[in-house]
Amino acid sequence: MPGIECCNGVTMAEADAQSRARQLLSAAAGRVTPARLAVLEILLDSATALSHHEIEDAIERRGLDVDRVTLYRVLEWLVERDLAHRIAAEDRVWRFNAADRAHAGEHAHFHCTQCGQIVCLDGPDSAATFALPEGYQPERAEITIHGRCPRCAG
Amino acid sequence: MPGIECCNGVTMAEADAQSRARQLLSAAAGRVTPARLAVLEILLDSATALSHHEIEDAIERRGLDVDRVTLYRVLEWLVERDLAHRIAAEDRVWRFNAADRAHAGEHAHFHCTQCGQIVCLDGPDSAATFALPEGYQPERAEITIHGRCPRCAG
DNA sequence: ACCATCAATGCAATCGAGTTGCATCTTTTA
DNA sequence: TAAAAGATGCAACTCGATTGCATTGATGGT
Repeated sequence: MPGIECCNGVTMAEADAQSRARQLLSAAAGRVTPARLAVLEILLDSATALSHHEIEDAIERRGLDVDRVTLYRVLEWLVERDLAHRIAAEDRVWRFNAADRAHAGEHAHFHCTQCGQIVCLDGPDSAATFALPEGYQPERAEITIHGRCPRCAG
Repeated sequence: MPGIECCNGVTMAEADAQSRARQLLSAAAGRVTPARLAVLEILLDSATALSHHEIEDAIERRGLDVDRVTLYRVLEWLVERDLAHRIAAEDRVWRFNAADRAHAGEHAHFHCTQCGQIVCLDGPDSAATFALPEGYQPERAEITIHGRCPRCAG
């Protein structure tokens, strides 16, 4: 998608995950470290939400070595600055994706019951109306569709 | 929430739950044990989904002593037999309620962001249509509304 | 370009939810 | 009422995640 402008006045065409990650990091008023760069790049590159282990593996594959704890802290830091998005799945494992995939505000997730993959979906076409009992004040809805992903369904 | 007091310091609601629990258990082709009775009664009595710890506390309050592991196994057993319903919350702690509160099939949950309580809601009035990408095969939707419960909102 | 500062990292220890193996005890049924 | 199937308690363990603390390294000021 050449020429389309993205967040900081740079076009997608000239911004691969690497430079984009660096850019996002320096814009976030934090230090640009190898661990943060690697993690953010990996998240930007992935179409699916990644678990801690999956990110760890991806880091290793890049020949880097980042401590388990550092990874937790990097992810925490990215989430705090809205550069990443954290999803709680039923297996009680956090999963993360780059914030740009987590379409701002309301959006749903798809969870493949076979391979376990989780992807962000565009928001619901229309807000479903829920029968909220008297006095309950809704703030946000969290929606997960469980089913089979294209690869597992095929 | 405590009801009108009955014979031996037990409230009407509790007495109800007691006989109901015993009934459900014997109908479920399993042994009727003190632990199972207590847990099912507690779930039947509660308007909100209870965590393992909350159930443990409730058991203690009844003067019973049930092992941590036994409680896990009782809950697992109840869920297998559809006598209880298990909910995964964002704090990565399972919560349980009696199955009769978990209206069969599709239904949503309300999570109070202040006190942490989780309650079952009636299902969405109509299935919202989601923009599922090509090839994704939905099976069931899981919906949680986050907000404030009547007590915390007031 | 250098250096001092303070945030970021690595390491070890710890937490907490949940699970497993096994010996013992209890409900059931015959 | 006794045997058998099943439930329980205990101890040890798994695993994701967190904390404390000493060390390292990115960055802004000179």
